[in-house]
Amino acid sequence: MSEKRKITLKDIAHALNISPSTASRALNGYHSISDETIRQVKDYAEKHNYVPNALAVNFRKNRTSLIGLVVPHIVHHFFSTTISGVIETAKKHGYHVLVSQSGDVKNGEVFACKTLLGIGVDGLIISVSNETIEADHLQDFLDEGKPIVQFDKITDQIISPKVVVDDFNGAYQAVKNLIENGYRKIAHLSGRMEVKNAQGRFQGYKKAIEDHGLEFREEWVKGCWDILEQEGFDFTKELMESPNPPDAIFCITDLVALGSMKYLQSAGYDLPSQVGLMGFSNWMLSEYITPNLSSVHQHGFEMGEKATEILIDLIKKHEFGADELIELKTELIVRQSSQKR
Amino acid sequence: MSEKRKITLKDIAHALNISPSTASRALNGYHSISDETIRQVKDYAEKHNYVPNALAVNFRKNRTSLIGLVVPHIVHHFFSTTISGVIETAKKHGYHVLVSQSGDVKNGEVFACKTLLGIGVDGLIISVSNETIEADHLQDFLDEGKPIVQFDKITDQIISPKVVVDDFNGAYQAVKNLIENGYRKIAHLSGRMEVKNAQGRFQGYKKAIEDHGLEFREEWVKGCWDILEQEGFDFTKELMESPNPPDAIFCITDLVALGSMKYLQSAGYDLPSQVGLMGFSNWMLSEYITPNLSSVHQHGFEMGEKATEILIDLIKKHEFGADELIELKTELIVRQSSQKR
DNA sequence: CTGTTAGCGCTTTCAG
DNA sequence: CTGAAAGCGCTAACAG
Repeated sequence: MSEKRKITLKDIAHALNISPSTASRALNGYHSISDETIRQVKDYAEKHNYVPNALAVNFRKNRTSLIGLVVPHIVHHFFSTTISGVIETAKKHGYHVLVSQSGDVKNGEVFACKTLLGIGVDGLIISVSNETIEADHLQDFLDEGKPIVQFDKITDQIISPKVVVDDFNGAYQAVKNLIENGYRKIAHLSGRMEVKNAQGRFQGYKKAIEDHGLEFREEWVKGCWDILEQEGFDFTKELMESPNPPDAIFCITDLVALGSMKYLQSAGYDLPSQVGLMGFSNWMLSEYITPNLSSVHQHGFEMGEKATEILIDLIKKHEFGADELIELKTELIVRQSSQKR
Repeated sequence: MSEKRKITLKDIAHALNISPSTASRALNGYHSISDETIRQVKDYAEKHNYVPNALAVNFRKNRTSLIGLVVPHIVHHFFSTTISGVIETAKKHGYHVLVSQSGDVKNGEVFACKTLLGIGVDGLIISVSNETIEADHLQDFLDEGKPIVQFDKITDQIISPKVVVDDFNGAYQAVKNLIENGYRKIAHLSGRMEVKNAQGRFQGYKKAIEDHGLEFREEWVKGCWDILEQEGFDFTKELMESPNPPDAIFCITDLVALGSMKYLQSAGYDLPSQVGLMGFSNWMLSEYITPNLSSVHQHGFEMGEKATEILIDLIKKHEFGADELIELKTELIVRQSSQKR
């Protein structure tokens, strides 16, 4: 296997009888070089299709133009969407992305971070795992002068900008929609209250209920531990078989809503006339099932985009950024499942 | 923003009164170094948590330990699965992955490849776009001595190993299953015959029909141009309203099968007792809809894994590999939609 | 406007 | 078993 030998700056300089530094300056558009020289160098470079050795440049400048991205899972509609946003935005700014998955466990995350740091990424974008309580592995980046931006699943253990979805408002709008469609007894299948998203969605649900003069009942709120379809099924059964069953259910996630829907249909309830249903996250699924599931769309691509813009800005300014929380607006997608009539 | 200064090989050497080369050799496990020295160096390195400067090492060795991955779309269940397989496998071998998407258009693909080549990846894994007829941008890699492995969507324009799914057998098994479940008049919603996958699935379908002594009818085969849900709906309507309607439909894709299912349900057919349905690709969806859709699973993770193993092997051996086709087995996932009884 | 010099951190001959 | 020295390709003082 034989490779074309690549031409170097030195070769250009030699051929043109100038010094390598002059050639370098000519190519990189310094103003203190005669137009004539610049023309010559550029011509020669073009003709011999000179490509600067990225390795050498990076080594010299001590930067890689690489940014690390760590998510719990790659095979996941929301995260793959954010990954796409990060990659496309990075591309626009001349950066490239190394994607890793933590598997949503601490060890995986630590390993990914250590690796990324070893490679020498210029900065990190991360959505932390459920198990991330302590964050030394993140602090390491800051200690080496590399900024971090967190998104979606965040921890307060380090100081960094954080991009999240406005769960509170998203939930509020979702429940408001159910109310406006005539539902009055709205239950909520929520998640673990330690998780910020679950907390925010619950608060939005509660506020919407109260603002509209409806009754808030503890027993209409069920906490899904693992956010599974089965949990949706089981809790819905529980709710509907209780003495005071709800007439609508707001689910923390589309998957839970699916489980809920399956129970309701299996038990003979008509959707959405008898029971209304609302999901969250607008998983692809929601537009394919029958009846279509109303849901709250979290702009994943824009989230990746935003996080990346902040990070690259910090890298360029050689700063860490404030410990701020940027909340992105959600979008209510009204489909059949929440429209009583 | 202040950074901890990182310790270098020279520092270690200086502290231990040895030369940098000895330190280097000690750390990299050369045998011509006394155990004593090795111990000392390793100890010191550990204590001061020395991390080799990856940039310098790569520069020196003229390799990046980076591999490029180009897929049509990142936000796509099958592709994100393969991406995951590539990343995990690369990790195991000490490589890292730069993921790009072509958007399934030629321009995007060319841009991604040029960028990746510029960064200096050690090799490329690619699933080409629908528009890729000519492949100079891929040849460029080979010309620079960087191996390529293709997967799923492949082109014959360059010589390289190719990892694909065994569409023929997958389709054959799928149709055989329908037959074994008592269906006799099996239609096929296929794709464009220029696309290899569509071709293979069609052939498998036809062979299974013929092998079991069933009748092959041209009018039971419909070509979906864009592989859309709507096409599944429309063609199924056409089929069922024809004078000789089928009693089962094998769809080129789960999405098409979903459209098919929607039409059948809306027209009052009972599934699977009146009409059997079989998809392909085992999209997540298939296990959530009612009735669950039988489908052919393409091991995406294993596909990424296989492609990566081949590539890394080639990189290490400094070879390009033969122009061979590796066909991965599919797996029939039997759910409700294909079980008549 | 341009050349000289030095060096980024590491590995690898070549000599002992 | 170890050290000295050179150099990967590029850029950035510094000096004219």
